[in-house]
Amino acid sequence: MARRTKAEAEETRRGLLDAAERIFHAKGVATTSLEEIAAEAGVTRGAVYWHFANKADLFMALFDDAPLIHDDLLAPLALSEHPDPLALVEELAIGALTLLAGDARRQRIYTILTLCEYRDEFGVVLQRTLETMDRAHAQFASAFAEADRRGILAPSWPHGTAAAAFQWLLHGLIVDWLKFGRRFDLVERGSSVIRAQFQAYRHRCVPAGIPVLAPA
Amino acid sequence: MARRTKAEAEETRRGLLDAAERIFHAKGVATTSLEEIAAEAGVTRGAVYWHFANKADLFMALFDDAPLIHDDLLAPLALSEHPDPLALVEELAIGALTLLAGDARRQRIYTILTLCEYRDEFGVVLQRTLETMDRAHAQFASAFAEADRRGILAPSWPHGTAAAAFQWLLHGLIVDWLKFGRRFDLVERGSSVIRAQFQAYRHRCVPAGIPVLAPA
DNA sequence: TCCGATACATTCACGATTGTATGTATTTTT
DNA sequence: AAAAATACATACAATCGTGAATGTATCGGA
Repeated sequence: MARRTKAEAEETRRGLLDAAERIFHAKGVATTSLEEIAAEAGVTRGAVYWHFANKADLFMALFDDAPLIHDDLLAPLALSEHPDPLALVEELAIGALTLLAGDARRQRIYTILTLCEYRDEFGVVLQRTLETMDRAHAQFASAFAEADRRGILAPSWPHGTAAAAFQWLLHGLIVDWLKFGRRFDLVERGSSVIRAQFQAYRHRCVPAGIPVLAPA
Repeated sequence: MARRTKAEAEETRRGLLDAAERIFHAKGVATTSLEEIAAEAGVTRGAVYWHFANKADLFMALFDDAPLIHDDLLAPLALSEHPDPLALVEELAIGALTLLAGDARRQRIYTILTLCEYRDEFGVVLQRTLETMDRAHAQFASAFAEADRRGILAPSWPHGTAAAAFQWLLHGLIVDWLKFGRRFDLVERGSSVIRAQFQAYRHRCVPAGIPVLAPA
């Protein structure tokens, strides 16, 4: 083989990233060799070492332009000025689940991200994940704080606590779904739990059988 | 070296398991060689291959008698006949967090279990994890169902939904804590979120500012 | 059109691990 | 007390993956 066009070179680079994504997801990052990735992409290891320094570099390049779940959630949240922040976050969360459920690439990326062993050079990705999570938490906490100011959030939920509960719930749900082979309907089960959770966040909850406003 | 007593042999076996636990936790399962484990235990690879068939066998033996979080939670739940199942689960969850926070071995085991790549021969552990999670869910769901029958659970929480939310919340919390280097106080933050969550599960929640029983 | 840079393929040298085979000093058994 | 099994250590062969070095056909620019 010989030199290709810049466009063709970019194709093989993309092909390598796609191949890595599929194989990393199928059999784990640690056990995959660059030879396998090259073969899956229809090239040799020479191409891999041309485009990437090594496996860690290829691994990190995977996430440079990959769609992350928290970004799906946070981008609309940041700019929006909704009258009911709780309803907004609720809808955004369900939207993110729907998006994830229908996008195999997002599923693979997020599975690799949450299920691989972050050590040594790979630790950079862990660091970036942590920063994303922290940004997400700040955003959520601010939304819940705004809901609190507007009297929508139940008094039993400090906004930081509510945000943490929401984030852990969402993450636990997604990890469960991805890790154990998507054995339940993500959108259906996820939605029902999220709906119930946000109903619990609101403070217009009424004890059953007892009239709120007894006749004077 | 030569043959040791049965008791001494059992000691070296334990030593190998302990060494593997520490090194797996420190630098990941995939990147650790049997040589490193043997060295950490003060023996050679010969001892490793005498006691275990290979790395996968050693890996699985790690979890055969290891303390799992769900077992900490479930064992007391199964036999107990508490008048308030919600309070019981709440206390057990906080107790499990406290136990985990004070037990480095549990932390290592659970970190390895949740952060390693389950592939090939290691998949058996994933399968067993899944079964444990399912058993846990059944137990929780039954406790929430009992709470529902006794009128303790809020009507907005179907017991299956409540159980799922609790489990995902708890798992998300623990994974966050372990994965990102225990950067917050597990018991303190975890307790406050769990307390708030269980307060939301109960249906004796009252809208603020409105008297429940207005004077007739 | 010619030349240097590019985009790979091919080859090679090396270390790291693995599994096994063998050696051997004890321990246990008989 | 001799024999057999045990609990390792040591030595060895074979594989696998990496990284770098080298080859080379083509592309883009002067």
